[in-house]
Amino acid sequence: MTQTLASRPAPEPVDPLRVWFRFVRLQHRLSAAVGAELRTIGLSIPQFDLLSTLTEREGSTQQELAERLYVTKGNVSGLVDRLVEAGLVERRPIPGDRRSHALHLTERGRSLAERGIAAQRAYVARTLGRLPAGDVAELERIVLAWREEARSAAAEA
Amino acid sequence: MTQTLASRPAPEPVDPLRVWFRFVRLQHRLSAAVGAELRTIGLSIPQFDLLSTLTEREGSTQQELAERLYVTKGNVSGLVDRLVEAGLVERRPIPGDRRSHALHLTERGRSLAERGIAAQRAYVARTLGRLPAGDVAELERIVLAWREEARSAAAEA
DNA sequence: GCGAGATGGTTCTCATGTAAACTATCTCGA
DNA sequence: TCGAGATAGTTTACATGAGAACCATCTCGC
Repeated sequence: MTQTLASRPAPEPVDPLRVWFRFVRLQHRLSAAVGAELRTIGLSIPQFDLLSTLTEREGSTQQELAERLYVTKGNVSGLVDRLVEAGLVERRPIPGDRRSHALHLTERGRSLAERGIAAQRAYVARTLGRLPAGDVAELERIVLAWREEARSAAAEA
Repeated sequence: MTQTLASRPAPEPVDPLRVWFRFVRLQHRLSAAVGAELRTIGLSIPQFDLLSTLTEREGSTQQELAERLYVTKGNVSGLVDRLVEAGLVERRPIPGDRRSHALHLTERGRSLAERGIAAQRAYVARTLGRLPAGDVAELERIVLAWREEARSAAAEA
C-alpha cells in the first residue's frame, strides 16, 4: 500500500472470503428454489439430476452416472432403486457383461424429466437470465478462471 | 436480432442454463476441497459452519443457529448433540427461559473452529484470491445482482 | 487358459438434510 | 388468572451423501 492520500472515498476492499460466503449462500438459495419447483412435479433434485442426465445418455451404467453426477456408485445404487420402484427407470441387462445394467427411462420417467428440465430452465431464465448478457458472460468467465485455480491448488497438494 | 452481416466470427452465445451448471459444479468442487481440508482437523463442513458461527455469536440458541445456517431446527438438534458428545460445545441453561439453551464453545471447540477458519481462509486465498482483484469484485457484484433477481422471482410467486 | 487385479454393484454404517408430529414452556389478551 | 397460540427443542421417518467392505464378473498378461 503506497497510497498516502486519504482524501478520496475509500473503495470498498474486496475480501475473497466474503465473496466465497456470498457465493455459497446464493447457491444454497437457488438450489432450494429449484428444488421447490421440482417438488411440485414429485421429484427431488438428485432424482431429477439422474433422470435429466439419462435423457442425454440413455443406456448409461450406474458407474457412468456416478462419475457424471459426482457422487459415489453406492449412492447411485439406492437412487436408482427408488426410481425403479417409482416406475421412472428400468435396469436392462447388457449382453456380454453380467456385472452392469443399462439404465433406461420409462415413458413416465422421460415425461417427468422433460417437465423438470423445463422448470429448471424457466427458473434460471427468470433469475440469471434477467441480468445483462454481458454479466452472464462475465460470470461464466470468472467461474471458469476460479475452477482453474482450484485445479492448480489441487494439483499442488 | 437485426444483425445481417454474417461475416464476422460468431461470438459464443451465452446460455444462462450452461452458466448455472458450471456455477453449481464449481460450488460442489470447492466445497469438497474445503471439506477435505477440514477433515484433516476432524470436522465436517456442517460442524465447522456451526462452530464458526458460534465464535461470532457465542450464546446463540439452536433456533438462532438454524436461521443463520439456513437449516431446520431439527437438524441443528442432532448436530449439537454430536458436538456436545465430542466435547466441542456446551448447552447452558438460560435463566428465565427453560425452553432454550445458550450454546457455548468449549476451549477445544474454539481452538478447532479457529483452525478451521484459518484453513478455509487459506483455501479461498489460494484459489479465488489468485484471480485479479477486479474479477473478484465483479463476481461479488454479479452474485449480488443474481440474488436480487432470485428475491424478485420468489416474491412474484 | 488361468489367475491376479480391475471393474460394476450392493450393502453397511454414519452424518446430514427435510418435514411433520410431539412436548414443554412462555406470552398475552380478555 | 387462565387458556389459546407462539416458540424452543426433540424425535421419527425418510432421502441423500461419503466411505469402506464385500461379491460377482471381466480382462489381460503370461
